Amino acid sequence: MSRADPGAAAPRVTKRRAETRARLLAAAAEVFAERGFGRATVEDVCERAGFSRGAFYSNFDSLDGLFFTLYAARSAGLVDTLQQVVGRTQDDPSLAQVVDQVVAALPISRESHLLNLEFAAHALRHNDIALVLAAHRQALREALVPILRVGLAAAGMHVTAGSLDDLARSVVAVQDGMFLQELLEPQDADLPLLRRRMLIDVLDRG
Amino acid sequence: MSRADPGAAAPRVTKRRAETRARLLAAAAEVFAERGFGRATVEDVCERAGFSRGAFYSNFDSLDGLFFTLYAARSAGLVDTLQQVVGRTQDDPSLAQVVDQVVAALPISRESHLLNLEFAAHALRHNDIALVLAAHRQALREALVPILRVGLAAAGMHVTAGSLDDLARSVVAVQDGMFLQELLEPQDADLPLLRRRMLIDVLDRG
DNA sequence: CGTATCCGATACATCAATGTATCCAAATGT
DNA sequence: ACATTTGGATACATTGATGTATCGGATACG
Repeated sequence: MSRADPGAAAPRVTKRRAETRARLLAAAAEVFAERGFGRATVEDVCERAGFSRGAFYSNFDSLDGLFFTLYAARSAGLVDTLQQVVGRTQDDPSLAQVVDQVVAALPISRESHLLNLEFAAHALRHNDIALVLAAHRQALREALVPILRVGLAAAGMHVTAGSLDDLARSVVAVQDGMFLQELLEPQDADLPLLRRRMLIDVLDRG
Repeated sequence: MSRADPGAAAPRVTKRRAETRARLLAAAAEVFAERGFGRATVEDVCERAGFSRGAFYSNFDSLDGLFFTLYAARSAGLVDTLQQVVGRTQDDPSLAQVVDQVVAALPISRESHLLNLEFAAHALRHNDIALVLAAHRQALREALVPILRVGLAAAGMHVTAGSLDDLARSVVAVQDGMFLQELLEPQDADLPLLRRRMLIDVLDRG
């Protein structure tokens, strides 16, 4: 965990390098969402980022590696966001308030959901990546648990530790399932409300 | 709806042709699931089916067209299956029995879910296809409604027509969301049970 | 049978994407 | 300010996939 022997393999990350990495990552998110990971090319990403392929191969070794890095970053950011929510939670919220806070905090955009779909599909056909994705999702559930605990305690409910994880699983499932429907039928304004109702029901039942 | 003027543009579908079409479709399902639609090539499909590319281009005009056809067929088959379930439903089932029957009837395999992911992602970036997918999903919900009606009536519950569609939406959302988790964590044997519990809860609440 | 038609195979030309090897510019430190 | 190192651009060779045009064998039909 320590940075022993600083002269050995210290990557010497310069500022310039970090910025082009960031721009490449941002461009990749857009391109993957637009074209799908499978159809995205190295040049698509470079063009979008305003670099040449040389820059890419200097920073990453494959599109797969880039995708992996990108998703890890997004996933960590999501967990961070959730952990900040639990701090902002007021003392005695209702279930509905907890749900609304969580939903409001999550920056679930069309792009992010597309990336999720792509990465899930990718993971489902590469076992090693499936393990990583499962770990990400577990971290997300663990970030969710304290929030749920607050909400349920306020509602006077007691749940065991085990069922809290199940509850987090249910919440994630509803989010995933309903958000897909919302993306497919963006004209149906009632779907977000249905999602909210389902979330509240799930917690209430838990 | 009629086949007027049989001599005009009758495609003259021969038996041989129909069989190679079928084999190509079956091969495509496997390949799309394994490699992802974006990475699948015409030759992948042909090789798997035991044909050359000539056969493909004689039967379809693009991979997109093939995918479209494939998904339409699968979707129709699913609706059929559901409609047969409602016939087999016993007179006075419990909610749990209805849920189990529906779940047992649906042939949700790893492959089918991968195809669903792929097609959903595809639809999300092609508006015209999104419309078609939305229509398929609506048909599926409409096939689900009579089954739900039976189950809820048996449990002495009354629901309005509007909320029945919402209920079908919820069921589909739970299926989608939970099944993804099951695929990602196949070692967790409790997930199917959680899914079942969620489905029953959703109906019970409805 | 023989003939016409249909269907799939083969060969080919084209295009797109990859990864690497080399070169030039910009940053860093003394 | 100069030398060194680092980062990205350019050019190139290679590979893979596409779609088409043509050919040969099978199948239906008289």
